[in-house]
Amino acid sequence: MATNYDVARIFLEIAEALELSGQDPYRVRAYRNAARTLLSLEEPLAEIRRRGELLSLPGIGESLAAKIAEILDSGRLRQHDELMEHFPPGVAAMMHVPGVGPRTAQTLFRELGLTSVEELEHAAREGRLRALKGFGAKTEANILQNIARLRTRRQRIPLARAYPLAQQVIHLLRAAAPVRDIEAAGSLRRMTEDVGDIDILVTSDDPAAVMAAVTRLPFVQRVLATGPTKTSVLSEQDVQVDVRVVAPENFGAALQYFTGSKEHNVKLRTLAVRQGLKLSEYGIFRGDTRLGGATEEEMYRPLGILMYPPELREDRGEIERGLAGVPPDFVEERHLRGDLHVHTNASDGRASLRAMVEAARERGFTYVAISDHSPARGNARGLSAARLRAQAREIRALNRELTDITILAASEVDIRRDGTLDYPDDVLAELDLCLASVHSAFNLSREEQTARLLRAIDSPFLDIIAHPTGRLVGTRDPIELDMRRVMTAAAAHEVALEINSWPERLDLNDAHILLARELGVPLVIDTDAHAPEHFDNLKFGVATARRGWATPADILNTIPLSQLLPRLRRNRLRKAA
DNA sequence: GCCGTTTTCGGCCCGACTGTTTTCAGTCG
Repeated sequence: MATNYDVARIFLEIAEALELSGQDPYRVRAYRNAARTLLSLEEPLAEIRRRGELLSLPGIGESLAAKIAEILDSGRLRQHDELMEHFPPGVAAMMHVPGVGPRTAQTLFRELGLTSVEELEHAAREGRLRALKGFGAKTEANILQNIARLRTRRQRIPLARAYPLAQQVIHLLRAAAPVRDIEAAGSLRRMTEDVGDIDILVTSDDPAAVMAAVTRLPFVQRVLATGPTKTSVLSEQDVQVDVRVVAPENFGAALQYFTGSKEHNVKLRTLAVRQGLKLSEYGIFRGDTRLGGATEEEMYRPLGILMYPPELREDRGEIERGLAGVPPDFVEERHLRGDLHVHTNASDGRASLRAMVEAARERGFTYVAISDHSPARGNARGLSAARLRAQAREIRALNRELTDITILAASEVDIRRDGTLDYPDDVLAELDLCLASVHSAFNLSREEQTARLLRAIDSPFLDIIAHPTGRLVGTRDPIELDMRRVMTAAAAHEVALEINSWPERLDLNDAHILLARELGVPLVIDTDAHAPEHFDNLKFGVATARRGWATPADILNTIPLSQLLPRLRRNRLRKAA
């Protein structure tokens, strides 16, 4: 049976082939929109079809519904087969080379018979491209360079790398040029887990000086383009950085526009057109009258739409809610009263108990759970039961000394391969709070891994599952899980799932958080700090929670300790009984 | 190919930069 992904891939290939054949771009877009819908579905298409609800999916009409049915029934689509005969997959692949779009790929295919990136590279090396109309030596050289770049570059840059680089650019430009406002836009501002490039917006009295300064940034490997308002450079680590200078009165318009997402903007502009308004990066207009654009709010207000924060702008319903006048009410850093996952140098942390608690206190937290590793984490100096008890005594002593923060004696206990926890129950019973997580056997089957977590959730002592999928963005895949089953069990047992703030983890991710809220699973946002400065990572966890539409009420550690402790105790008693 | 509190037909977001053009097409975001 064809999966949702299979159907989406066929639609995407059709879109590319139609683009190559010079078809109506809106028809092309219809296939891409449909693919996007399919990729976001929770449920198999076959189920939706069985219920006769294909037509209720956004972007699916009579024609595409019939094509989905054909693919589900036969595993293929005649239209797709025919298109692939006319345009071999390699021809579409040439469009992945930057600077080669559908028209160029079509010309290369028709005039030179090129059917793959390899053949394109060969032809460029032999100087055969410049014979074509509209091609020159420079185009040829660019294509070669871009093919080389395509081969070496990492497809997406994890937020963990992109965010610090963007901050660096901002600091360096402030120092090197007369910059007034400067802000990162793009997917970085929306805090997606990885980004394609870095977009920086600037206002300045001397745009030319800013553009020049960008080309001279210390990490610039190559200047890709530079004009009076936009400069694109490639960093040494192959990250593209785009810097745009805009007039101060347009800053809000540009920020809104370049923050996106593309889908959010398309919908917004479509609504604007219906109201006789026009949006661009230069403002919002009725005819020739400019209604605003200095701030982002000015871009939404004339449309009668409440502005939602950048993390929400993914066209997941935020525009409709803003239009209906429902104000945004999402979790912010200031709502968090405590951190429930913190390490010390007793296991693999870098700082002492006292130093970590002090850092948490300075941050404004009124409680903090110290959760070092259990014995199974030998390489992280996991605590024996005796050391864990000694730490608990140390915590009680410190609690008598400190007045404005309370320390919880906790542990991040390993979930063993079989789903049992890495301390005996009598030890777990002594803890104020118990987190558990998977640090081993990442490649069990979906069934085994699901059973493993379900068994852990059954433990009467478990309060929180930390970084539930174990994924590392761009490095390690999440463990295979039937997330819906795990979450249903977690909701039933009132076990919370963590949103881990490490930018490499962001685990749960936004899609899981949306599902957790739907299923009524309690959530916590933790830093998993291993050093005092790691509390700064909280912003990534909070942003991810917002991407999952989490409100303060969804997040357990927004409540005061006086409410949290009884809840933990009650839960433990209920589960033991 | 989709879609509708302007429309069941005629819309579907818009501007900057590049290269090769002597006025603009193609690509990108």
